[in-house]
Amino acid sequence: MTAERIGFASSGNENLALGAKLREAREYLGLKQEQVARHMALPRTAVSEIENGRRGVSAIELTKLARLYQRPVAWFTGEETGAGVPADVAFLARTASALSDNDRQELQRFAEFLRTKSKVPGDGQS
Amino acid sequence: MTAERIGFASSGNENLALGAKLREAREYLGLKQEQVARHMALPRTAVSEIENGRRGVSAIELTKLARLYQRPVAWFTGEETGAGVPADVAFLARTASALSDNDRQELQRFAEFLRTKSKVPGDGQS
DNA sequence: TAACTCTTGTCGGGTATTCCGACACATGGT
DNA sequence: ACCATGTGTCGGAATACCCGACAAGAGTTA
Repeated sequence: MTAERIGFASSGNENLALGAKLREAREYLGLKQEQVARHMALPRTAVSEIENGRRGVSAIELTKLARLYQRPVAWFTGEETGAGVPADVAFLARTASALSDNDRQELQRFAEFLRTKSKVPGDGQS
Repeated sequence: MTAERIGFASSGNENLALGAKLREAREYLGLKQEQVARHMALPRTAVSEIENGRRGVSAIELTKLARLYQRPVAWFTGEETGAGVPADVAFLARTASALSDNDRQELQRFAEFLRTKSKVPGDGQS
């Protein structure tokens, strides 16, 4: 026993969540693990293990990854922003602010569509 | 050679800056390294080494420390916030928002005083 | 189906970083 | 001088990470 320091310790769960978000951000940009690995000067397998929650991520690594993925660090840590707004909402707001009026309207309609849909019980998922 | 993974790697410098900020935040609250260590379930010496830049900090550790120190993670990473405002400015804004109107006015006057002073030729640098 | 490509997941041995107690160095108070 | 408190540092043991090699899964082509 006593087999954990950074990879599993009190964080067991949290590394999984962090890895999932890192993967989501990477795939959103269409990047391969290998590209990220080169950018970070890391072995390719490390990226894989990170995204699967089997390897910890240092604060500095996370900062660099956040820059690469063009998201605030808070989006990955899940913390709340200054105003008490969840980080992901703040990030959405920033993204939306860069859109044209038309695109923003469309985004709004889609958001409302999702809201409506979530209220309906049945429906097949994915 | 090649003696680095998380503690010194490409970050050599950055861990020093991060450690300094962590120390500043801790001392601002008047906490002892031992208290932080207990809160983090870490050896007391680890906190010392972190603050001196001789030990890396995991992303999850930083998240917990940020909560403990009551500051946004971005304040430690030095990244920019959603609006493009430096994190420390955002933090100042959040702090100021908790002040009374009078105190905020005074803070504002002091800020303007500092700005004016920096414009004057004589005077010390930065 | 077989064979090839591309991307990602996993294993094993070697190595670096961290853990953890013990001790040293301040500083402050009696 | 003697404690007490808070922090820095050393040394060996524990372990997380590096890194190449190989396997699994999905697409493609014939």
